[in-house]
Amino acid sequence: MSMLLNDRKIKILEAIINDYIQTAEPIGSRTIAKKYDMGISSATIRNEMSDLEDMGFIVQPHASAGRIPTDKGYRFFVDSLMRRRELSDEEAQFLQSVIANNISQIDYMMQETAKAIAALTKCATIVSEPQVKKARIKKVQFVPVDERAFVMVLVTDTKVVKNHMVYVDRAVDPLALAGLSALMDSGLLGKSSEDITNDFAASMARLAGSDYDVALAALRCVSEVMKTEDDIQIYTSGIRNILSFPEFSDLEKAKAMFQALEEKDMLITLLGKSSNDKIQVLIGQENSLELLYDCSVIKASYSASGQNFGSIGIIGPKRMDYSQAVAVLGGILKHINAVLKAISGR
Amino acid sequence: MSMLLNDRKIKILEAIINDYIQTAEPIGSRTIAKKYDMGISSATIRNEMSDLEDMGFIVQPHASAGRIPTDKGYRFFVDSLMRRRELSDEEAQFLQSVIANNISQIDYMMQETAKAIAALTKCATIVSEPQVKKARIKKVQFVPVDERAFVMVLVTDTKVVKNHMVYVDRAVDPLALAGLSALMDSGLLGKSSEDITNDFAASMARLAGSDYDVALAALRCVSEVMKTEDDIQIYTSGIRNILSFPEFSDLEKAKAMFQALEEKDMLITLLGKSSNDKIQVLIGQENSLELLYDCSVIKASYSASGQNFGSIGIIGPKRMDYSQAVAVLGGILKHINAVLKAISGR
DNA sequence: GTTAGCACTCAATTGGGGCGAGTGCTAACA
DNA sequence: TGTTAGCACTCGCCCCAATTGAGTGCTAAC
Repeated sequence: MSMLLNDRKIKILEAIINDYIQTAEPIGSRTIAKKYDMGISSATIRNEMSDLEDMGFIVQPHASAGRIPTDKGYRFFVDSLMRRRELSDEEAQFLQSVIANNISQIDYMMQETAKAIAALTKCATIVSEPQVKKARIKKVQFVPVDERAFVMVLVTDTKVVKNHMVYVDRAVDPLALAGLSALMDSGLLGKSSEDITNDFAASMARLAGSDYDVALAALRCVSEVMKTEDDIQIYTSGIRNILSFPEFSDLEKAKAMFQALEEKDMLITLLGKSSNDKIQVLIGQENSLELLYDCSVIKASYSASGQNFGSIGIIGPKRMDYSQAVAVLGGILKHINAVLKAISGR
Repeated sequence: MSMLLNDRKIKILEAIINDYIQTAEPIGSRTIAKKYDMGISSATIRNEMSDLEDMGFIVQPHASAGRIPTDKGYRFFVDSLMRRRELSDEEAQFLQSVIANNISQIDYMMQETAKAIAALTKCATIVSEPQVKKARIKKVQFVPVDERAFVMVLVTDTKVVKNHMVYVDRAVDPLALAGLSALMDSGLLGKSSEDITNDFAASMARLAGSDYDVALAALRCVSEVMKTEDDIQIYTSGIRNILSFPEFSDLEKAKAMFQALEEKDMLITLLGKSSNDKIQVLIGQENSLELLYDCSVIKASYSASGQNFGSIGIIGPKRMDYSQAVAVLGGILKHINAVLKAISGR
């Protein structure tokens, strides 16, 4: 009754998981004995498998069927068994070119990143734009549109550009607005979202003298844009790939997936707070969305000098190709981090 | 052998289509006789149905099944039979509020419009942002970011705001850039995409004197932003609704739908050129995407003073509730057109 | 500790029979 | 001449029983 994961058990477990990842079919003792010749009989494998089931690594979907991995099984696989795969030359070059071709516009870069990952991994991919919340203000400028409206343009040190229309209830002279713009710009340089308190806004607005009201409206807009998490852009790609996995031919499951992936709030929750910049593998119920309990999520944040800016998530079935996904994610992160570092100068 | 659509045939056809829209099941002569009492026997209905089949309005999916409408049947239904439905008070008020709550930002308005339509019709909905291509320039301003980069901010008369990063290969003084910005702004006011030819750009850039190169780069960027159709934002919503329709429980069909709806190019093709501002109903193969031949598309453009700016499309199964979709689309169009007219002042 | 052998389980497949919704045709009727 | 009742026929669908086959657990022997 050796309830320890000895070498042989591990080999068998690995065979089961690898096979299941490939075929999506439960696998039995005889099949293992034939396919992976380990010099032991199916009966012996049966005994070992029984132990593995007792230990919670595998489970029978029904009697008289083979075994499939449990979440715990996948967890062990990912933590201890999986060989870290290197990217192939083509894959690496493809990712490289995607980033290189889109350096000038951060938003395109993120969209194309999502597309590229989805194409390589055949999984659904979501990418969040660098959060302005975490960034510092590089430039603020007000662009007059008509008498009572102007666009507040904000550029962060991560070169994310945000704009928002501001309406005021009296006519504002363009020249006065330009002066105000310069004033606010210099006052806001280098500030991050938490710096812009109500008090700070009020005291800054007072500098504007008779244009106090306009300044306050503008600052409120700046603060809102910097603080909201809702306004964050999230790019998705390859959601339809989900339908190609046999585990989602059950329409109810597929619907759950699509519901989660079509709602921004959900996606924001999903990407959530990745504490550090390691690549996280969340298997089954480990992720934060009940709708995605049948999936695995591989996610990571991109960052510059320890500060997280945004996140990337790859969503697939639990039997997804973890090693590839991790490799791809790692590869693209390296590039994005480099770009961000260069841009923000942090 | 009366091959004319007499009154009775029409009544039967209408019954078939209405029933099929509700139940998604083929419908037979006996059912019609019982459900809609028209004072004739099932045998007579059978004869009429046989004629209707010969005329191409209905078809049997297989022998010993009832009939379902063909594309031609739907076409006749939409053109001649369908009662134009009015929006219910709640529906009307809901649409009204969606627009009213999002007047200040055109992009939110479009996104929320898509959401609202999808919610009401239970169909997939796509909405394209007002095309800058069709708009006139209201304001152009360059916002310096660092020595060699600035953001070109462009506001159209439809209050769509676009921004694009411009990199130049030498340092540009912020003051000089501001002057340049003012110069370009005044020169570009009221211009539309076709006005900005290469010649025009060159002659305008010459006004910048020693900053000719910077001006040219900026103008090129303006021209690109104004001209590209790719950069158009397209908002989608309710794509997952598709999975709730029984006709798409065939995974292959569902996949086709998702493929079409996930690719921007496809969506642009689909919305295509709606020549006038009427609401178009495209049944089955009438639309321009082969992937959507199993669907119907209801689309229309929103416009101000005869100029189309963008489009809205509702995509559902061929047996969708056409009258509701048309009513909803008509309702929202009225509001959007009013907003656009007010904003652009055209 | 390993293995062969055997009894057992159970999902999936197969095939036949009946059901029912549907049609087309024909003959009779108004 | 149009309408209807009646009937034979078709065929998808459902249910059921039998069969198959992949898989297990247990036991006894090596």
